[in-house]
Amino acid sequence: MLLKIDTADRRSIYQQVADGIKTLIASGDLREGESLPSVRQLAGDLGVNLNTIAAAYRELQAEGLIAVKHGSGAMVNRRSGPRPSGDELRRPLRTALTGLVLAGLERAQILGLVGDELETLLKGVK
Amino acid sequence: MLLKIDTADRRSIYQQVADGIKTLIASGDLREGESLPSVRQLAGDLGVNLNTIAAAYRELQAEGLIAVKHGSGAMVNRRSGPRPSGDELRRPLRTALTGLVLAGLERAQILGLVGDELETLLKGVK
Amino acid sequence: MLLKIDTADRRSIYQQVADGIKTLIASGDLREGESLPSVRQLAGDLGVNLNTIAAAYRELQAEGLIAVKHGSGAMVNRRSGPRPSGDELRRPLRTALTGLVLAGLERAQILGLVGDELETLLKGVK
Amino acid sequence: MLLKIDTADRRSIYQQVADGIKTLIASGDLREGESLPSVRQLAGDLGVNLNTIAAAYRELQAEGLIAVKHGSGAMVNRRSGPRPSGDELRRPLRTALTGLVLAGLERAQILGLVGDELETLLKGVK
DNA sequence: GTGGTCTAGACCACG
DNA sequence: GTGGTCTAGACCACC
Repeated sequence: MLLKIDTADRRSIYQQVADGIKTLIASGDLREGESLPSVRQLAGDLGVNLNTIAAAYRELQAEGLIAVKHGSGAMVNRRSGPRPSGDELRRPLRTALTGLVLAGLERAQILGLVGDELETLLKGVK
Repeated sequence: MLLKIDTADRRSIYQQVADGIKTLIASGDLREGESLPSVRQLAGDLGVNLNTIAAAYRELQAEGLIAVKHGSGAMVNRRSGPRPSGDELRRPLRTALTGLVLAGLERAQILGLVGDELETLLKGVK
Repeated sequence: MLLKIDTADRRSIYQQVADGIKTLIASGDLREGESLPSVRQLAGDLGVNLNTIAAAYRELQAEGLIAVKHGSGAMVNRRSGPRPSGDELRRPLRTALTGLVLAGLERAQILGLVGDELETLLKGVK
Repeated sequence: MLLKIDTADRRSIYQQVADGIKTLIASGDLREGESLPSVRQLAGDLGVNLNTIAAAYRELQAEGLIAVKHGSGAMVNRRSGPRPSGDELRRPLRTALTGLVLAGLERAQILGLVGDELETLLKGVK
């Protein structure tokens, strides 16, 4: 698992973990049916408490991205779950773009950054 | 001020206010030197606690986007302030794009959305 | 709050609390817009840990039955949220009825019990 | 055995098996004296672990619904066993009905559902 | 005041 | 082995 905790990140630890795994799923680094590390192992690897990882897995499960089975671990489960609304999708994008504009980036630079990140995410897609 | 509090929004109220003002500044709806409403007035308009607005202004000030003067209110102050690092800029973008990919949007749809939001933000720029 | 923890109940504590509150909402004992006790107070009243109550509130929030606002408490929010599927509704009913049949109750007794519980739940409805 | 494991079912696997067998007994599909499949065979049929089926049989035995004899399998044994208390019978019913009410079903619809399920269970009874 | 997160560590339930 | 629950207590974020 290529995850790292960044203490400078304002997000909570469990949220960083959940977001990181979402990105791995979106990019295809974690494929449907693939197993996630056990709560205990990931907690050990990242140096955080077991409950913190459990909270991250719980969020992913609630969003339908993974299936957690008592006694047998968690598996990627790309599928339905409640679909976020249009607003919920647009809001983070607007916030991210606002940050880029305020940082002084030009339109072209922003589009470059977006393309860059998007390629990374979609690299697994032909 | 064209701000609204959305109780369905998962962000905290102060964060909604701060983000909303950032977007207004980025889009040019609030120009450099322009005055912001007083904490009291904005709190009254939005029906929220004084401290909540004060917290939003504090964040904007810490980011160098507004200048708060005792007794004379706050003014937009685009420029200066600590520049966010590359990571801090990329992170929200990556998270937003991850959400769009997981929602099942195609590359073209995502680029469309980005262009859309970006035009709105940069509408004031020639 | 008319909740009690039953140590003989096989459900987890947080589940008993969540289910209990659901019943109070269904029966109208807790009305839309009404405030729930604070996590700390309910934890104290029931003699359990704060985190246990927080877990119950988190479940209710995920089901859209309450709105939890950081800093200002939780409110009943009868509304949408993801609707359970037909199976998810029928299963508990089938399990409950199976238990009644195996306990030796006759059809009439079972229907009496059902009517009884249903009246209690719908007592607030004209 | 007409049992199926549903991975979407939030109950544990052993509980699905135990509940399923209880329903078969209540409905008369499994009659007193009839033999249950061996732990090995049922585990193989359902594609689950031996221990999982063993746990289900253990629960049924504890409730006096089956008699397990060393080496000769398990037999349905309707009757005897500790009678569940009134609370233990009412609780699942109340929880099930609460779910139906919160799902927005009307009294008549609920009674229809109950009647429906009850007929299925009691179909073998004259 | 409110809820949210995190830790440490225990014990239970499931497969 | 796996995940789930619970406790005790700390500290932070929000209103």
